[in-house]
Amino acid sequence: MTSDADKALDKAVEVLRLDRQLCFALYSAANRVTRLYRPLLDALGLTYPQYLAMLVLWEHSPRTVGEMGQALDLESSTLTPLLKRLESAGLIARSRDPDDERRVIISLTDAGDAMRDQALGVAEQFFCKLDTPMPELVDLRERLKRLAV
Amino acid sequence: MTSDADKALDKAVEVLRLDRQLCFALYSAANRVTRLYRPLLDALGLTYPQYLAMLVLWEHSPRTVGEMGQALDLESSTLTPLLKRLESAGLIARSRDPDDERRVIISLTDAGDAMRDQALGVAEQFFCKLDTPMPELVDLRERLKRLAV
DNA sequence: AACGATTTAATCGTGCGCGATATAACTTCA
DNA sequence: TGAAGTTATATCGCGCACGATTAAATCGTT
Repeated sequence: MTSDADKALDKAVEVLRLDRQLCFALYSAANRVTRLYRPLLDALGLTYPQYLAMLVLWEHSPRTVGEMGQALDLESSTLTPLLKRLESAGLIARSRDPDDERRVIISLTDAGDAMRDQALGVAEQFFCKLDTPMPELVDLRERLKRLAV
Repeated sequence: MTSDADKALDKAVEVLRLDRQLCFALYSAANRVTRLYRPLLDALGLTYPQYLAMLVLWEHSPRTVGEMGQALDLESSTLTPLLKRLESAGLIARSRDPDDERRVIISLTDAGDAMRDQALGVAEQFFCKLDTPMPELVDLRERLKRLAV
């Protein structure tokens, strides 16, 4: 005979199993992907979030800090120090918008612009490392975009 | 007429678009989920990675630091300080294994064990917040597990 | 028994990611 | 015009996440 308390415990054990948690699958996959990128980005002297910030600028430069924060879904408290590091690496320039002195405009330097070609190589090498068919990756990407928006 | 250099540039622009990057979709979704959990976990006084560590222990306790690292795919340099914080919160105990003094055994305290019931509530509230059908979540979870293993 | 190799955890430094807060610039509207 | 409210970025503190290194315990081989 099984008590109600035992049944509740069994339920908790089942529901809370790590391999049942979407949150852990997501957390863990994100960590793994960061680790996979690391050796590729080391060659460019970039961290993973710095690479994402550069992607935003390669798409369109110049952009304000706020626009970059919207694109990357990050706070200024994250972005400001990151951008300062990209600045001291010589990849971007930071300047106040003359039309609105509150805004800071981020623009690619020549060195930052030139890095785009190497980034293309990184993207290709990453795809090879994943060793997963493109349609599966596209499907996963679109499912992730829909999650918790 | 379009030069080869222009074509190469067009390719780079297309391939490197942020919305085409699986890595960004993953990074961004992971950040969003962490933000979604934060208010729920604040009620328990846990951070998101601490919650994951507790999931491991609720599944089976006691466990060594190494076993937890394998389950969570984390280095001791991440886990050791996190576990010390859980210890000072009174949720776990740390002791050396008498059979092998290199190992540190992590076990739930009564308070840590008691928190399991509240965690069940957190998991349910998170599911509600996501507002996504369970089969879609299960599918996404399994695809994430297969990624970059 | 002894010594080199391996295993286990801890420590340290760097770079996020964010909430809370601060500061300066702009806007509004009385 | 000028005081109050809003907006854009910066600063600070905390907790990860990891590579590199260290220290101690154990194992293996002779």
